Amino acid sequence: MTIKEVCEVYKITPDTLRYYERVGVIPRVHRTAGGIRDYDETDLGWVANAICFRDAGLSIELLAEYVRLFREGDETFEARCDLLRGAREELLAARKKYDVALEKLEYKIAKYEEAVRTGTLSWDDEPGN
Amino acid sequence: MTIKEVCEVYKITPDTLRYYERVGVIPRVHRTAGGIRDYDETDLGWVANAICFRDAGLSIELLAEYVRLFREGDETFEARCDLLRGAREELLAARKKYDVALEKLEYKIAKYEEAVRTGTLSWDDEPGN
DNA sequence: ATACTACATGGAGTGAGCTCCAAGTCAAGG
DNA sequence: CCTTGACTTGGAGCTCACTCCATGTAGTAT
Repeated sequence: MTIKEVCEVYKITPDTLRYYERVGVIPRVHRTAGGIRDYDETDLGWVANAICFRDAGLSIELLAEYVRLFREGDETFEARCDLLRGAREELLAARKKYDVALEKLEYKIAKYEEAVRTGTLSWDDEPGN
Repeated sequence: MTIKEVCEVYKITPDTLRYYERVGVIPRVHRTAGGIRDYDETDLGWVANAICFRDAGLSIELLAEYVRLFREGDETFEARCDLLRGAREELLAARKKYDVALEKLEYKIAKYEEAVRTGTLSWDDEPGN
């Protein structure tokens, strides 16, 4: 699979994909004899995971560290597991912040919908909004 | 309340707080006669909201736009409501990505915990991990 | 053989969101 | 009155994660 095809599948630019490889977020991709990237199933798996985890806000550095450990072999099982657990904590903490913000948002939206109907806004409870 | 006190409460730096004010994420804060910031309840409310929404990933620009509309007065109720609804969609979409990533993470962590116990890893299902 | 297109590489440039710094001001203590 | 320390401002600098660019090459069409 060429880089262009992969880009179409995952809605990402070739530059980003090459960048991910360069900084080690995905391992080195297979090449044709002429040196052109030719993504196989395994490469695609790495790409999919990288995009998924980046979308969730995990850092380039964390993902690259995981790949580095992966390449070192089986004696890094625990290290990789620890890293993933850390990542999980990070994501859970971030999601909690989303929930707090969403709750605030819902409250405000309800207020505004009422305000649009009645023509007046009443911030009786929360200051400065 | 001085800028330092506000910073201690919200675990943020004075530079960030002044930056937020400069770019309009919060409206201009009250000052003492000497020009020193003196945060009142309303100012604190804006600060709390700004931090909450920034933590959830809403952009500086979106928050500043809200403040801009707020300052324009009551005829922007609808615009503000629309903006908030857009923000809600953004947050819901982002949270969905978190959930997908968390699910993947849980799966991997389970695999690794098994691997650490048994000494071998079996990626029978997913390629490239 | 020549032209064209899609890829390759290394390195520079960009935008968002802070973060730091120089120079100046003000209020309190000695 | 002078020093000290916490504040002020405008502007430069930094980090992260891309994104763009110049230059070169590989493969295909004419």
